[in-house]
Amino acid sequence: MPAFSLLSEGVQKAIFRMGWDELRPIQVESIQAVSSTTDDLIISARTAGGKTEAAFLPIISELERDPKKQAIYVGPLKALINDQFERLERLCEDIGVAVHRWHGDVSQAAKQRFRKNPGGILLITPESLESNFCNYGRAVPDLYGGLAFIVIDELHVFLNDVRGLHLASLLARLRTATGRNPRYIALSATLGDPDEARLYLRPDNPASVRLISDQSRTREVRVGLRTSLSGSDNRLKPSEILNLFDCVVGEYWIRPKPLADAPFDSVRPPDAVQPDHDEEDEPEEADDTKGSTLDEIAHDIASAFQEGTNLVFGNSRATLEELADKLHKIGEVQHWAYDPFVVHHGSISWDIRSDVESRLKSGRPTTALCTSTLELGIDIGDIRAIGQIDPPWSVAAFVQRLGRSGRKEGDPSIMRQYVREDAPSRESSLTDLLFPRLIRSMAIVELMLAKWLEPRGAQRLHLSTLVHQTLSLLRQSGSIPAAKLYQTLCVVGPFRAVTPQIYERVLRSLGGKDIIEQSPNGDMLLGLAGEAIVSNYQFYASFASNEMFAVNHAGEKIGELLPTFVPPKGRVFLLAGRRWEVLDIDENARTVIVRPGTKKAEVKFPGDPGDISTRIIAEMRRILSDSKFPAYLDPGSRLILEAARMAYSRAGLGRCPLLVTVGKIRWYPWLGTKGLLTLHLFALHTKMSVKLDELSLEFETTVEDLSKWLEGVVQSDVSAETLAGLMEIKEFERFDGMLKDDAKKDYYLLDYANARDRLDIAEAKQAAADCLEAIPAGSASRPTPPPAN
DNA sequence: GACCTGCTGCGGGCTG
Repeated sequence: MPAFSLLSEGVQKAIFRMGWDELRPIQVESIQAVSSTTDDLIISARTAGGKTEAAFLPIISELERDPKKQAIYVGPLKALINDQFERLERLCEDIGVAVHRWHGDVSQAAKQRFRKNPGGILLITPESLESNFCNYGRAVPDLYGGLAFIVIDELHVFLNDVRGLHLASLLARLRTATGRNPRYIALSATLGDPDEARLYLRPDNPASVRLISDQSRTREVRVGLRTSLSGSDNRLKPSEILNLFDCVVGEYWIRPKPLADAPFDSVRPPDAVQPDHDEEDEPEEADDTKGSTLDEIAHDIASAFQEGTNLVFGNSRATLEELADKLHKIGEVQHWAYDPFVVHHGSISWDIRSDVESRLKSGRPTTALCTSTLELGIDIGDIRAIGQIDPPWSVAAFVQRLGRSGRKEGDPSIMRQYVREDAPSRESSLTDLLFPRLIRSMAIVELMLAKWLEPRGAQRLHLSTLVHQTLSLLRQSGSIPAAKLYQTLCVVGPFRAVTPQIYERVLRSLGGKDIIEQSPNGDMLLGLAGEAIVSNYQFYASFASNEMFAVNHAGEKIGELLPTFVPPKGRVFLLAGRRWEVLDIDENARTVIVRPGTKKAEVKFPGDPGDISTRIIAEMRRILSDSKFPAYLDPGSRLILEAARMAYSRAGLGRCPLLVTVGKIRWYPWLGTKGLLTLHLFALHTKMSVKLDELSLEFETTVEDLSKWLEGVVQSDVSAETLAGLMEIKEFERFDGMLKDDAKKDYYLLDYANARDRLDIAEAKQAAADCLEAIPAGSASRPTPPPAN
């Protein structure tokens, strides 16, 4: 049967009313799957590919035919919910299917309307769904009594995240509370391994989840990469880098290879986006920016992103604020009639951010310098090109960002990547000479082309989120036997990596802090401290947040600052792309009063440690041992890649991952964050002196002793918990503090969780075994230097 | 050498 005729009468009329000529292939497939099977669905298509309608056309049809049925839509952002709410309201206008939304900005009255008359479609955040369990726990079976469909938008956002496990737990509790088994329809733009998404939705029956993906549209991708070298006054020109190997020859036995001296701009590879660079047009800069790499990047961005609507992503808020400051200054010097550059990130007030979003939609030339705030699918119109400062942390982020451009049919996706590297000097380490940021940028592009994305950490324990859900379930049900808690959260729910023994320890830890207690009949209930935690409205989120100071100018909020970075009165800082002078600080109201400033400004925001996959590091190694030059490199980057490869091969890293110098050995195990940390902890455990950089470990020892140590690592039977016990920082997530006892120095649960979630013993041992194999038998502590050319 | 997300219920006072 044709898909259109499977839709209800009201939906068919709505499609005519909206003037849609035809259904897209994913919509046809989805309508047929929903109508004629009982499968769950994952609909994978790029942003603006018609995913929402693919899910909701058949759902609304079912709701129109059977008004007792209900659907909920869970979205990660309030803004996304508001977008979708308007689309669905228009669709349902004459059909008689109610559309509700529930999030923090929705009025009490609207929420009350849904509570009095539940039904139709409800659009909600995970946190608001949590608030339903906490505040209307007993009414949940009535509120969701007709639940037939659960739509999850931007599924990829939830897959590898604390918030995703929270959502999975809420949905399992919803099934338990209502006794219903609604169908899942998940929407996603960037999906790595579909099986992981299937497992997330239906851990007991992943095969029942059908994948519908949009194969029809392939898109041209244009990527260009340019590297800028830091080191203000005496920095080397790229063409001089190769001569540098003379300088370090004493330590590293690296000698220059004869190479035709290629000036920066002489070669333009075809099919790549080439950043234009006109040194002569550059205006004189004030002293505080002279020679900075970001300055060089700002000049390229000033010309390349002057026209159209664009996004430039950076890895930190501070970088983007500095970049905006430089761009505004360039605008002043060049007397621009119009400055298209604006800033958008999580420490800027909601008002200013929504102004930026409207400017992006307005069609006036606008380039937003942004963090991941503009990565998700909220509607900001057609984006011409994307910029990226420094390599992103993951392939997934790169793909998501690139996908924001070229939304119109036939437009290419365009990405200009700028990489900042340290110019080499006599103090450079071998790691510096491998130019790891450039190589990592390339690795990310190559993995994107190979269609690889980071897998989700499916085996993680997520004890912090388990604590959160335990408290919420106790709030919902009053008192409940411990076995029932375990059954609901860890057997039916998603915390399946948690054993009964570990859960018992979690409960004991909470009991020791009066967060929970046991009634005479053995049931668990909230203690005094627990009641206080759960009755605060800030309880609903599963993730932690920073306490911040508000920044106000003339009664309007500009944004937020870290309490530890509130500059004293009279000082100037950057926020929302402007300079602000501190007039007054109100400690009680946690507010900084400011006026526009002019002096040199400073900037700082909060941060967390990064995490890089071993697959990316492995790809970096492949690139270093390869001899091809991808077309997306600009001539300077080609030269730096050539230098990095020379350093790699002259150091003999292709044959043996060790670099031996007098009294020191540097080991490149080619592992990501987890593996490198594990090796570091092995060294701490055996009192082996070691220093770490982003790629290598440096030991002060001889080859003989290191070989013995590596053998010890390979054969070690030390437990991962013992190694995790040596971690200086043990708490990472919101409720981790409840899992330890400082007085008794009992950190077992945190060590147990960190051992599973943050270390990789097998990977570390394998790297040690591989290294042993690569060390030539009977080698001396100083290998023979390679012959000179 | 990081980034982002989210948030109640109730009572008092005011307006039409």
